[in-house]
Amino acid sequence: MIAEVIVDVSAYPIDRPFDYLVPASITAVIEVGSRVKVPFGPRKVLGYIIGLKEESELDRSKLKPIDELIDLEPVISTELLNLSKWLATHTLAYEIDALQVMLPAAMRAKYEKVIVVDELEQIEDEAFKRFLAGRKRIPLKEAEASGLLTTVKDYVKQGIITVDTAIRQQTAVKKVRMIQIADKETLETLLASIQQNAKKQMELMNWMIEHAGETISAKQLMEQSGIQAAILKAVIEKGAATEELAEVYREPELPQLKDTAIPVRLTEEQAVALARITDSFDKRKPETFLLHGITGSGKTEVYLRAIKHVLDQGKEAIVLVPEISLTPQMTARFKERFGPLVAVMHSGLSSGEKFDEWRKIQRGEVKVVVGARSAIFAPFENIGLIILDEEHESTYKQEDTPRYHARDVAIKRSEYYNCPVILGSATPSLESYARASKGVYSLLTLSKRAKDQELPAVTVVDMREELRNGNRSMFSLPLADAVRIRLEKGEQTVLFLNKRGFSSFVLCRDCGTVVECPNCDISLTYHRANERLKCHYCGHEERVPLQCPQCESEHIRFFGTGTQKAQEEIAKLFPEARVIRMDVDTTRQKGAHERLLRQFSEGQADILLGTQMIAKGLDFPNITLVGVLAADTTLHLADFRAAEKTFQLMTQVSGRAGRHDLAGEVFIQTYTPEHYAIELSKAQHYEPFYQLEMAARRQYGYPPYFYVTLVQFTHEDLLKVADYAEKGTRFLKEHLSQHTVIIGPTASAISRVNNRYRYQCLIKYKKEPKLTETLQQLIKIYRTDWIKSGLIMTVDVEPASIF
DNA sequence: AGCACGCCGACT
DNA sequence: GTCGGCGTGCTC
Repeated sequence: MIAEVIVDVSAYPIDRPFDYLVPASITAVIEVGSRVKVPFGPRKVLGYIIGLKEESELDRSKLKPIDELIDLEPVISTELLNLSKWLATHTLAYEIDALQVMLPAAMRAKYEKVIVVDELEQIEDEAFKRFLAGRKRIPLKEAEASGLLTTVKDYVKQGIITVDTAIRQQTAVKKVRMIQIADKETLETLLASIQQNAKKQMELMNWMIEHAGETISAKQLMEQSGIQAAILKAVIEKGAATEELAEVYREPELPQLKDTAIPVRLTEEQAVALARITDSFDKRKPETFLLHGITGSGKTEVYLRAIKHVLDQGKEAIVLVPEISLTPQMTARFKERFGPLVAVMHSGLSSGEKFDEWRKIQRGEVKVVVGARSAIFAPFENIGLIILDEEHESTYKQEDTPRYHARDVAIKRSEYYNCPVILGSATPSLESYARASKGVYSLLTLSKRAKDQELPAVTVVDMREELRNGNRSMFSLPLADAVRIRLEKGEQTVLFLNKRGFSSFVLCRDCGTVVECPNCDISLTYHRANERLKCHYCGHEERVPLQCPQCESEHIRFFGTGTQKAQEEIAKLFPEARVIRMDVDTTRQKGAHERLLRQFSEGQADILLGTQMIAKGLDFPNITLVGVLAADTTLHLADFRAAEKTFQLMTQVSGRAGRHDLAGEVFIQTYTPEHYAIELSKAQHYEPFYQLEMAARRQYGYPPYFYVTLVQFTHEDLLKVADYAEKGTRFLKEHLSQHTVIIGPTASAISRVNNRYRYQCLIKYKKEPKLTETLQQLIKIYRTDWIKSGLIMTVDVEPASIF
């Protein structure tokens, strides 16, 4: 038998199957989708079996045998295998990358070189003998650390030892010591025979008698009995208990949140939406629904009931949320409703925890997965429903290879399983809404809030006016007053600061110089905590200068408003207010996010101040005021989605206020109050916004009227990058059809990152059958030729942004 | 991507 | 003479 294997090497000439002989010993168990260890050139690598056959085009003598079968059961189903193939073609990625992205990181191979000593007797070098200490397989690293590399080399040359590659899985199954306590009689006999001075052992025995016959983990036993490990060991040796290692799942800690009551009745709109979805499911149609529901309209309840329906029919469901750790409340609701049938996958889990959740899915122990983007590859084999909540979120697009969009993968999988997909959002992406308008997706609308609450009253504050009136702080008078009222009433406020482009930077007030990163064309961000300037793109760090590097003036100081600055202003304006700040700095620690949110939900603070991360999912009854400190920062990004992003953000943020009994109020501070994205977000007027934005997109030829693909070139040398960008663009122009618009080459919006200059070329097309083929040709030229000069070229089909 | 092979300069 | 620099080419 011969196996076709995709090997774990991301390189252009390797991106195809290689044939291997299947040793007779494993022919009975080998399956497509299992991983193997194979010799590849002079080393060993991990590979995925994508096919089995009897004959190879190559001569059998050229084939090497598989070294080892790693999985007895396939880790990739045939459905996912085909999907990976599609993914690789569609996103122009290597097949190996498309395969790896489907598995938890813990299953990716880690390679380690190992010294193998066959005949210990042949070793004469004394120092090396001592180092080996009788061992036959030792990591090469250890020899290196002991300075024995030359000795190893000599022995390898003499053929006495060899160097092999060991493939190590990052995390394996977690095991726990389980103690089975003996029966009462045995224990009592033992107790009688124990030495009188072994007080502790007697104590433990007595405890065990009370728990005779039970099985308990060693850790729990020690906690409950208050006995040390050494004592336990002694007692086990005497025969009072037996122990064995048992597989366990790491139980990720779930935040304790207040129970959200299950509403007895659905609103009419909810009921209609649910019926449409379950009907589609019953008819086994791969139908994609766009569930457009304003904030607070109860989309989640529709999801939950649709899932219930699917589970009752013995099928499985995948639920994607933008970044699950951001919405602990959402997770909690799923756990409440479906209990142990739910697996949770999010970035806050350790790689071991993710692996465990993955295994639960694969073994069919759970029926629902709630997770971030990569959960779309959950190894279910009987999917009945796929949900993307907040479908407009750009986090569904992976930023590095394979650059896939979870929405596309979801639809692809639904076609295989003949099941519905729900795309849910209060502010759908223009692409999705346009498709729904054209009937490609089925539109479901929830236009009323579930509990019949009013939408919050939104006030747009013109900050130019404030400035004219002499208010130079970041709080307008109306917002400051509103905060003060909340403090008096004991209600809570959420203050939102648009992070991007709004961090503090250092500016010379004499010559206007802004301190920039020496490696990137971007201003450095001021960090108060350690009085340093940092680059968010390359990580460069330096001290805050005391003099302007340009004019040597001493009037150089930080400017602008990060969350730290905002916190200081709050402290000045409202000294009595208790503030929780949530940004990258305060949430870096594991679990910090949940902790801060819990504190806020328990009323331990009056004001929650944060960035992007607080825009979603927050749902606390006592929040009656939301303030957006500067709405226009996302508006001026050099991206065709800038207005859409702003509208979405404003709507999401406003939706945080007054979701329960108390009425909500929202203040949006801006320097461009007349912009339609801001104006229309006030009353969540999605439809008019959609119309206006579509007109703009049509005029400039952007999605959804055109598809966009971005080709980016980076190089240390400005002249070279311009040159290659020109060559690449010319190639595309020559090979793509006449109707396709090619813009560029142009310098990217951030023209230098990490000392590399960036150029790009934008391809806009309605229908371009030759696109994939042409891009593949371009990539081939790049891989075989241009790459040698130090150029890096990337292709992003339908990018999330075009910086 | 790694890794070996191979062909040139620098140093014991 | 040998060590080691990295250009070139291959991996079933």
